[in-house]
Parts: sequence; C-alpha cells; structure tokens
Amino acid sequence: MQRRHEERRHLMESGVNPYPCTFDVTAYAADVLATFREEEQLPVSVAGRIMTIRKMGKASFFHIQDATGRIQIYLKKDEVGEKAYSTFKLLDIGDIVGVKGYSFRTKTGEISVHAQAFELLSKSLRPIPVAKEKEVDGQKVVYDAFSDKELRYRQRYVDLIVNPEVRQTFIRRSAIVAFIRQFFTSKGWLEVETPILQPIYGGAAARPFTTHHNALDMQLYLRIANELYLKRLIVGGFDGVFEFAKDFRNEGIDRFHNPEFTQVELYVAYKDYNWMMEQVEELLYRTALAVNGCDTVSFLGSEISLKPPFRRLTIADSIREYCGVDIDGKNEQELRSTAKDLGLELDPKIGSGKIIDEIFGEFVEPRLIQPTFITDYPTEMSPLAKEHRSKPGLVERFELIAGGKELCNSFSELNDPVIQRERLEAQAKLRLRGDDEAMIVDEDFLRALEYGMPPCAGLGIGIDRMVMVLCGQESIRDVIFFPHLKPE
RNA sequence: GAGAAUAUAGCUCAGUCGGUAGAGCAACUGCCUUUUAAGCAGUGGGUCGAAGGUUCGAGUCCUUCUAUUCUCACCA
Repeated sequence: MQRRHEERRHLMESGVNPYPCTFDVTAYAADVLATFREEEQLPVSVAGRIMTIRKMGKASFFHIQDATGRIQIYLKKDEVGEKAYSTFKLLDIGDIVGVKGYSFRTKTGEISVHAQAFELLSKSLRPIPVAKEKEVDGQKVVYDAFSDKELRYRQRYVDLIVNPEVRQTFIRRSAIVAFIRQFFTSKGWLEVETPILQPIYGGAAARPFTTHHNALDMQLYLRIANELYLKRLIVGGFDGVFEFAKDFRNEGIDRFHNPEFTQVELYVAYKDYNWMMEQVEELLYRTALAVNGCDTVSFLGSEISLKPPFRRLTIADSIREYCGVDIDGKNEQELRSTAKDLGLELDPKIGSGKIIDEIFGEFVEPRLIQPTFITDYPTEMSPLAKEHRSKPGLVERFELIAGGKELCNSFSELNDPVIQRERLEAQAKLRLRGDDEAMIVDEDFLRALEYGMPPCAGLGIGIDRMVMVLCGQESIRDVIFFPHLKPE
C-alpha cells in the first residue's frame, strides 16, 4: 500500500491524473468476443479492472474485467509510445484502465484487444487477492481463491471482484425479483409501500427491533411484517396489492435467518387459499424457467422439480404419512403423549397447535424436499387466518415447503372483525403469560376490518430463501450482499 | 444460549517433541516485443486474533477474551 501511494503521487507528478472523470466505452468484454471476426480489425474502446498482468520487456499482456467478464489486452511499446509504456509499467493489478484499440486473435488463439492507447481511470491503493486459474483437461482449476468467508462477507466488494459466481448469484436474485414484480403487475395488482417504522408491530409472531422517534418522543418498531397494512389497503378498495418488504426480526442468526430479510407479500380480494396455491405454482415454475432456463434446481444435494402441480397434503396427513400416527381429533393430552412416543421433548407450557407444529417441524418438514403444499393448520397457530369452511379447529392456510424449508405462507384472510378481535385478545393473554412473540391487539387494524374487508387471499414469499433454492445456495449469507456480522 | 472447529505475510496454506518464522502466488529490482498459473535471476515482507500465565525459552502448553464457520437450541 505504501508503494501504491507513492505510485499515485509519482503519476500525478508526471502529469497523469490517476482519477479522471470519464472514459468513452464502446464495448464490453463480452461484446468484443461476440463481434469478433477473423478477417476484420474492429475498433473498440473498453474499460475495466486489471486482473492479470504479464509483462515481457517491451510488450505486455493483461486482462481487464468489466461488467460482462474479462478480455485480454495486448500492449506494445512501438504502438503506444515510450512515455505511455513507462506509465503502464507503474500500473498494478486492481487498477482500472480504459483501452482503445482493435480486436484480434493472438498466436495462442485468444481473442484480445490490440491496444493503440490506454488511460488510467482509477488507481487502486489496496492489493486485491488475485486468484490464478489454469485449465487442466478442460477443467478450470483456481489457485489461491479468495475463500475466507468472513472476509468475503465483510468486504463483499472484493468478493464480487474476485469471485465471478458471486456476481452471477446476485444478478439472478435481481432477475427473480424483477420477474415476480412483472408477474404480479401483469395481473393488475398494485405495488405499494407501507410503513417500516410502526407504532404497533404485527402480522407475524416474532420479537421486533425497537427504536425511538425524538420529535414525537415515542417508541417505534421496525416492522416484522407488513400484513396488517396491506389488508387495510384491501379494505380501502384495492383489489390486489403487493410489496417487496424488508422485514426485521430480533432473533438468532444462522444460515437460514438474517435479522433483516426480504419478503414479498400479496393480497388479492375475492380469492381464497386454493386459488393462491395455483398462483404460487405458476409463479415458481415460470420464475425458474425465466431465470434458470429449466424447471429443476439442485439444492443441498437434491434435484428439485418446480413443475406444477405441487403435492398437496394436510398437515395431519403429512404427519400420518411420515410418523405413522394419527392426530385427527386428538386433544392436547393425547397429542402430548403422541409426541412423547415419537421421542420429542416438549415444553409443558405449549398448547396443542404448537405441539402439532413441533411434530411437523421435527419429523416432516426436513423430509419435504420436492415442493409440497402443507395445508389446514390448527387455528391457534394462525390468528390472522380464516376458519376452515368445513374442518372445525383448522384454518384455511398453506405453507409451501421445498428443500426442507418453508418458502411461502398463505391463507384465506380472516375478515370477520369479531372473531379477529377474539383471536388477538387471546394472543394478548398469551403475551401476559410471558409469550413475547404473541401478537398485540391493533385497534386500528380491527377498526379497518369493522368497515368490512372483502374475502381475500394473502401470501408471503421469503425472497431470500426462494433465491437460495433457485440459485442452489446453502446459506442465506450467500444471497444477501451484506449479511449481518458483528463489528470488526 | 450450548458445543465443536478455525484464527500464522496482501491471498491460499505449512510449521514435527516447546528452541526464536516457512512455501506458492502477490509485491520490489533486473532481463525479456504473441503471453496466459508467462519465464529466468535476485530482493523485501510477520504484534503468529487479543490479554494474561507456565517456562531459561511459547506460533506450539494453560487460562480468559474476541471474531468467524458448522451443529444444536431459538425462530411461522
């Protein structure tokens, strides 16, 4: 670094601006390769970061990397002149340069740019970790890859420079979000924005982050979900609304959980959860085709097919199938002993719905690799979902499980304000008993429902997890640019 | 919250039984006008995560701490 500071000063003293304002780029690296013709010398002007250098006295080769990839540059002293060539000798891997020249093919066959002039565009003061590559039997072998996970997350910018597959993952993430947005918009649903700072948090069972508004001198929460606000908009007369929402949950961090994560929530009036399952099937299938070009993905060592229809299974049937026990019609006592027979240690405080969830989470969910809709959850686990039209004690709810993890959650929304009040008050009681994840009674939300909300289907998709599955990434940190880490 | 593993040069890693720090790449100086893990010759580079302790002597043994990774717990 010391040396590079000196070089920077050196360049400035010799009249070279190490940080000029613009450079006229006419082609990306990929364009040069794509438009190359053996018989023609096409003039090009490319720019990018120097990634390799091979200096040979009075001529040099180097690769620059731009947004589309790498292109080799050939630089000859005769061609660019003495002064420019000695400037070039002061450049390092990591510097950003612009090159004007023409495309040609080298003796060893690589399409390259024969430089006629070049310009330093930005001097790099820190050495980047250079990984070298070699082709062995057609396989690319990478030497000394920048692989320390902590450093890669802390200095994602370096990770992106050096590890091209990281860049690809995030490009795909963007494509997934763009596709979902276009899919929803094309159906006539409205993209909206609702508060992130909320005086009362709700819509999920989770602990929030708390903050303080100085001028109002009041406590505010970072949202854990946007569900209750979107439903207010359905009350307000929008037929379909969705929001890509950063949500915040003050909980543990592991490879499936980041304290801030992205969900898209969608609410559509006059529809139910059965209809929503079809939407999810279509969405996942078409997203996979659009982004990956095929309807299967490889995730955690399994091939997952996203071709509809997905399997549908009630939670009771799934437990019957994977545990061989029947939970239908069982009371809390019986469920508890069933769980015990299966070898589950249970907190004596939890109720029957939670016991079922525990059994499911322990024995069923991890084994659901192919996309599967799990339906008809116990009412007490789902205070915002509508009672099942024919199965007492259950609600019209589904989760989509794939790769052993929940990807989506959806229900026919509860729109009876009286029952909704009862459910929230029951939550409030749980809260008083010490369940700090139980929901809070949101009087304004209840007031909205009292004006009348049409029948409505709601959906939440965990974008991070969906990206993980579609990109075959095993950690949520690999699909979030800047995952949360403790300070250095 | 619990356990395990990891932490040594810019990067990737060695470092034996406790004896005073190593390699490859990167960097620096030469030479080299079609190279591609360029090559050849030479040079420099370290608070061994932090703080204590044991010892004549600690990268190595002990204690505490910090960070990361993995597993478990928690978590719609």
